[in-house]
Amino acid sequence: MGSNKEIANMFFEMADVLEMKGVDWKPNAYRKAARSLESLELPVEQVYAESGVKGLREIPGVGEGLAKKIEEFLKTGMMKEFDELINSIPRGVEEMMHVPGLGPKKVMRLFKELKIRNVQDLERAAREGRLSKLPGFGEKSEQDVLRGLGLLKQGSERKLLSIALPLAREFAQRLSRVNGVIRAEPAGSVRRLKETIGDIDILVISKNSERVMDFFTGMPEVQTILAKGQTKSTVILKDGLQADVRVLEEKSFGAALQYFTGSKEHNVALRQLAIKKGFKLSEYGLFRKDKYVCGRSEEEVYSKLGLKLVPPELRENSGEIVAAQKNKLPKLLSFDAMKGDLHMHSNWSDGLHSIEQMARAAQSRGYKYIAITDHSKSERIANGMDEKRLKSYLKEIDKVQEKVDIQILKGAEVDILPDGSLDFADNVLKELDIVLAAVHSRFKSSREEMTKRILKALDNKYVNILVHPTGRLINQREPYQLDLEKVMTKAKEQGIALELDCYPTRLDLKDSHVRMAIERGCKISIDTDSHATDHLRHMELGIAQARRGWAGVKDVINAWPLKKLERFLRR
DNA sequence: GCCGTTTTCGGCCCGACTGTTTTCAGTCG
Repeated sequence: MGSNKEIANMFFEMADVLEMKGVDWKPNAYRKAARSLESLELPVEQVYAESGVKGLREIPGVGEGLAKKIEEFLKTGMMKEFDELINSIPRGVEEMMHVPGLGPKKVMRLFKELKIRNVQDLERAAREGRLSKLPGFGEKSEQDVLRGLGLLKQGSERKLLSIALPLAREFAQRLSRVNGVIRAEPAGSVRRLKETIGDIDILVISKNSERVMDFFTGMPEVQTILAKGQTKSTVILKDGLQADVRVLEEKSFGAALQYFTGSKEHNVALRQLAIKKGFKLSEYGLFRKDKYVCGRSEEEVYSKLGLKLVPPELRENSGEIVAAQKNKLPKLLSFDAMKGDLHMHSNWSDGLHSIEQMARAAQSRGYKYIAITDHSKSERIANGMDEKRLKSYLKEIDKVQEKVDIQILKGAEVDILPDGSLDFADNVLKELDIVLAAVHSRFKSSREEMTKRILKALDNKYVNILVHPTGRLINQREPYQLDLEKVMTKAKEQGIALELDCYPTRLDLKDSHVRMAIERGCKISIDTDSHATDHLRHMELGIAQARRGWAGVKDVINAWPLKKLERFLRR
């Protein structure tokens, strides 16, 4: 299991070591293949089993050499060259590469000239002032290393979009009020609305760049100022997130927005296209023979390259460039498209608010319908309902329905038990308007067991939505092992939707899964899984994720009018 | 090591910032 990730990590490590040895280009090739493997949907074992080395070589960035290494690993569980490389340099030295500010060259010099073999040695040497004696190093580099070690300890984990997005918006807004500032916009992965964010990038047009460079000085959210130049300043925020602010000229703002929005892969492909058409594309604009062509807006840049403007969420070099060339970009779900929310809890199970409070909160968001979906009996810690309490709950929903001006669907989030049966019998399920099925136990089952369990649950004729289908928690829990392809095929057959759960740590399905589902004709339900009225706002995160998965209104059942949704629920 | 409607060989994004420097190497994104 997890060979994709495992092999990717090996290639990443090999790249680090090769780089330390001063080898050119190979590290890039290894990393490209590693990233490619990470984002591969199918297990590499399956690719190899079905199409052999030829199949492996179809993975972008994998050629003859790396395909052989993958094959060797799949066959023997070893990779000779990996072992040789890893053993050629102490493990700790390689880890020093992860200290911010240290790269392959410095690490090798520290190792060779000061015999520093790991981060512990490094910290001691820096404290004892031995680094500054090395030619080319000085007082400042020594302090840099200590600071980098601190940052490393703090954890360089990517932060949730739900944390980074409000911060980025807040900074952009505050910057736009700074004297002389004409425009301030977040770029980077925040603008692409990626599920996790490495750092916040904000681009600014200003008459006075000095004031902008001073923006972070003395700000309570800021922990350290890492750099402050003429046009770029970088800080580390208290929660460990890095933020960059860049000042640009108006005539290159669009090109810069394009450039700094990324993704890296999208940009590389775009630049190659530019070169092919006789241009040069940089963050300063589109140039022909060093003569400025355009760059004020993204539209101009894309248009001159023969492309429709690609929505930031799609910029991952996964087919969007060709689609933009052919004017075949998908019509994405808009942020105001949702007609309802089909997954939320009340104080009948583990929610904070009453059914009426949830309904009114949803109504004030402009929804036409919601489903109240409290937990079934097996969820004891979540105060799941048994059949008897379920009856009172359904009566309570009827009562609330009289008082509010929004359609409430009577639902439940019903456990899929380890054997694939449901936590309520069919004669109980049949009383519900909508049935959500969920796995909440035995996450560590084998791929075969989990797939079988879920497929069986999807055979139940009352199930409408499979919720949080992979069970992952971002930065906390791996998805359970599952043959999603089979699950999607079954869901499509049975007229069951897969959920995109908007809860910030879930965002499950993830973007690539959404795309995989809709390509197979499977419907999606974007729900907040709210446990309090305030959680309803997480819908934005789910819509973002769905857009990243190329979804439109036709794919999303709760973007449909009630009548159409009801037809779908009747199966 | 990968890749090719300009190439099967020769490219592979490139500019900002920092520190220790007197013109640049290393790192980062």
